[in-house]
This record gives sequence, C-alpha cells and structure tokens, in this order.
Amino acid sequence: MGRTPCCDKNGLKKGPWTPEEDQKLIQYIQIHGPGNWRNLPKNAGLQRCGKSCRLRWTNYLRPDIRRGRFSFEEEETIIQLHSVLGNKWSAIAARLPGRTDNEIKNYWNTNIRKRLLRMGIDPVTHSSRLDFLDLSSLLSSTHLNLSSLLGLQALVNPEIFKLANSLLLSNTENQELLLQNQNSQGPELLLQILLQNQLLHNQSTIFQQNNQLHNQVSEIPNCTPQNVSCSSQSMQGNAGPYLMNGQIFQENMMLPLQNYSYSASDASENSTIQSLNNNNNQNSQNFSFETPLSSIEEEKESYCSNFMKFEIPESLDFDDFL
DNA sequence: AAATGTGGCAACCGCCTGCTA
DNA sequence: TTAGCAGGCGGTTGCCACATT
Repeated sequence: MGRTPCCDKNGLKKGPWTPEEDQKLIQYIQIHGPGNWRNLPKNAGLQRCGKSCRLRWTNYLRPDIRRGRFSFEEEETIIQLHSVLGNKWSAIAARLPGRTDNEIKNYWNTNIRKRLLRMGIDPVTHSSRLDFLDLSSLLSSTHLNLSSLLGLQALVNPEIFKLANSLLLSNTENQELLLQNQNSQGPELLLQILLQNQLLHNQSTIFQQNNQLHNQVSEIPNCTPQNVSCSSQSMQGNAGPYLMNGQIFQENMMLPLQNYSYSASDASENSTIQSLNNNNNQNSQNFSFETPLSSIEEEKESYCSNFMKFEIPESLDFDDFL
C-alpha cells in the first residue's frame, strides 16, 4: 500500500496568501522546522494544501531569500548557466544564493529572454539567428566606414579587436600603398579577418583558424605577425561556454553573451536599422563605465547601445531574421 | 479621466522521480 | 514487489500595477 493522500483538496483555500496565513506558516516553521508538509497545514491551522505551504515558504517566506533586482553579476551568471543547463531553474538557483528557481525563471521569461529575442538570439540555443556570413558580405558590399567599424568591438573578441586596431593603424599609414596593392583589400580584408576568427569560430578549430589569421596577417604589408594575439588560456580544454575578458562565449554562438542588453536599433520594431552613426564618441559610449549610473539597467543598456548600426539595403527584410 | 495595453510576479497545475508502506 | 504519495520541478496562468492612448 502506498501513502495516504497528502491532503483533501476539497475546501482548501487557493490564491494569494494573506499576512495572517504567512504569519501562521512562519511561526510554525520557526518552531518545528520545514518539512512534513502533509501535516503542516492542519497543525499550523491553515486551510491550505501542503504543497501550497511548501511553495509559499520556499519561494517567498524563507528568511534567506534575497529580494530586489538582479545584479549585473547575477544576470551574467544566469545567462552563462542557462547556456549550459538550459531550463534547469533549480540547478541555476543553487548557484545563486538567496534566489529561488521561481524568481530566476520569472526574471528569465520577462526580461532576459525578451532581450535575446529582440537581438535575434535564440534564448534556447543561445545561438544567433543572424547569418553573419551573409552579414560579412553585406558589409563588404556597402560603404564601410572605418571609424564606425570600431563599433564592432562590442561584437568581437577584444583580443581580436586589438589586432584589428593594430592593422588599422598600420594600414592607415600606408593606405595609398594598400589601395594600389590588389592583394590587399584594406578594411574589407580587416573585416573578413574579424569575422573569420570571431564570428565563424568553432571551439575545436579556433586555434587552427588563428593560425590562418596569422598567415593572412603575414601577407599584409607593414603588419608583423607578432601583433596577432589570441587569449588562449581561457579557452583551452573547455568544451562548453568559456569566459574571455569578462565576456561569455559559446560554441556556435556569435555574440558575447555579456552584450545581450540592447535598446536602440530594435530590428523587431523597426523595418530598417538606423544608418551609420559617425559620432566619434560612439566607442566611449559603448564601453565607458565612468558615468554614474542611476540603475543597473541603464548601465547594461548603455554598455552596447547602438553597437549594431550598419548601412543596410532597403531590400533586406529583417523579419526573416526573427 | 477612462479605456486599453503591457510587464512583472506570485501562485497554481501537472508531470516526474524517488521513497515508503 | 509494487501501488501510490510526497516532494521537486518546469510550464503556465491570472492578478495587479503602471504606462500609454
């Protein structure tokens, strides 16, 4: 024979808990401790199901629960863990002291998930829905403004970007020479390098690709291979997502997860992305943390706002990306 | 000022697993 | 051995507050 039913569901109260009910539950658990949820409602004088009491305690009344907004670090942890664990909210909550699985789940569904969708990132697989290969050719075919290319820093591995910057400085000094050299494609080549090594990277082949980059760089006049650097220590022997300079990357994932916040050019709401912003302060806007922040949200929004502003042909239908 | 839309979140629902009588 | 429940968990709902029209 099995156990007797935990409770008779008839006549039991449902819905929001009253302060009086909360007080009864707290007092009872303070004396007897949590557990034995089947008998708890009767012993505590509550007209509730034991399951309801357990949920109320674990999700709301527990003294070690941390209320309030999620910190930037907590959000980063949630995203990283979700990329590994999926919707295992209890497992994620176990890594975030004071947070309940229900709270994390709600925060994901109401906040993070929507933000990822707006950015064209699948919140389930954490992979981008944008085909950056096509975007690469797209960018190559448009009038690429080098100063605005700097805005791509939010998209790419900072180490690779340093390389790009070095190349840029190097090439600028010999731009005329570069343009005369048919083997060198100037900024387009630079972008190709960026995309090949950052956006198309696969964890298992990242170092092989880096060697290719090394070779490519060697072919560029006035650019020495020692400029090439790739922070390998944070990637070695790591099959799953990995951290690099505070950004979270994952195999088949095009964007650093830390840059998920997104406010300005919302492709789901605007049929076209705003044209290039040639403001020279764009970089400092994206990466400066000097400005006092009124809220964490502002910090996250400002961190990478406007980071995806390209000149896009009108014929491009962004609905296809979403 | 009222109606409507939207977001956040507490709580419920139902399934699954492990335990127990 | 096994029927069936407790507890755990993820998905979903519905209420409320605030924003927008």
